[in-house]
Amino acid sequence: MSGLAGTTLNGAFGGIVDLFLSTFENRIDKKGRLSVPAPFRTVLERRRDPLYLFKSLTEPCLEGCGPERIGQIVDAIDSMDSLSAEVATLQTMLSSAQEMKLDAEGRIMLSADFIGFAELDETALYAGIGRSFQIWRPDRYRSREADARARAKTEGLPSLRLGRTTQQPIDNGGR
Amino acid sequence: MSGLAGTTLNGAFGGIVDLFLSTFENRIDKKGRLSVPAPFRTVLERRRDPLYLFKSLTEPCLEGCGPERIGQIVDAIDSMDSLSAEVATLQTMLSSAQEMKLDAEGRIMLSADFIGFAELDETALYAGIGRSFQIWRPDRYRSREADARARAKTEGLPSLRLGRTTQQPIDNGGR
DNA sequence: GCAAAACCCATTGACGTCCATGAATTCCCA
DNA sequence: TGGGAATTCATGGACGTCAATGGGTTTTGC
Repeated sequence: MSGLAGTTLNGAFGGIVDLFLSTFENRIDKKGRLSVPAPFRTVLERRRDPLYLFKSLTEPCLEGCGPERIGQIVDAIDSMDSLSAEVATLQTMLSSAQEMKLDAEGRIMLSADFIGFAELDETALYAGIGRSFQIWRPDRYRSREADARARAKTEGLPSLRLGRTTQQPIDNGGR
Repeated sequence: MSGLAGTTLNGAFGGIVDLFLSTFENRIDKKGRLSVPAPFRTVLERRRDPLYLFKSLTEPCLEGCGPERIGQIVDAIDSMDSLSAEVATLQTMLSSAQEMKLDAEGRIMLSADFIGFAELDETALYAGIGRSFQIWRPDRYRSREADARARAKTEGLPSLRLGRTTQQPIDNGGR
């Protein structure tokens, strides 16, 4: 496996690998431990990546990703005017980022800061969104999802460009 | 820029090494001693770097880094017009810089000057921001963080060039 | 000789590690 | 095709280790 991530989505056997997909709901025990869904773990293990969590800048949820995204933020900061407000914003992301150590059972320990920020309680919902995933309070996530679908009906879909060579907007009116 | 110059972010085993991340809140005891967070210590020890602290130019906090960042500042000054006001400003960073000695337990002793500048009291908050970190009075830091989040909501996220150079991924978190 | 700093040691509480349980799924074979 | 065995996975608890903290003692500098 070439260590460079993101070059191809398809593994040697045609299946999609390296992507975080689907949703999972797991319990948080009294000590703040939370199992990482097994499919997500295999993605990380296959890439030999540690897991990073940080507080979303725009939504009340946690974001999970591998090292490459963290590195991109660091590099972006270094290339910007270090006095700008944008840099301060990016620094906020880094300051909230933690490398999560999985225990032998594949669990992470959520800090009180993380739990408070996402207002997590008994259970947490993992939402895989491709190259990263999010952790939500379940009811919050569901209402967000409903909002997004409602918005899609009223305001129409955002343009989604699939494939690389031809750009072909999805015809959403046909549904 | 992705990893062109100098150091790479990825170690031999795929994990990010050499980065200061996350936040830690530690107490300052009566003698003025303050523990450096263990993860930060390991970064410095792995590089066999001494720790430097200096007063931030723009904010009421202390900046911590290794020697290479100090060297960058020196180089930047050398390349500028030595009579400019900017140079004088940058020089104040250097003149405030101190090499900090850690005791056997990994603590530093903050000078009265440092404590006064950051208006530190009982506790200090370390904020890792990649290649360096900051030391804040905790409440100050929190209000600044809240500001950054509010800005991100209203003005949107800084444009991050995520993914590899050629591809244009559908961004997850930065919605 | 005094104050401040460096050094040494004790405590404690958090967290990482290890082990046990139970439920659900998959696999295998009759 | 159905039933049972084996495996995987989520969850819970016990325990050991280490980091953070505090206090005491010795050394250094003035």
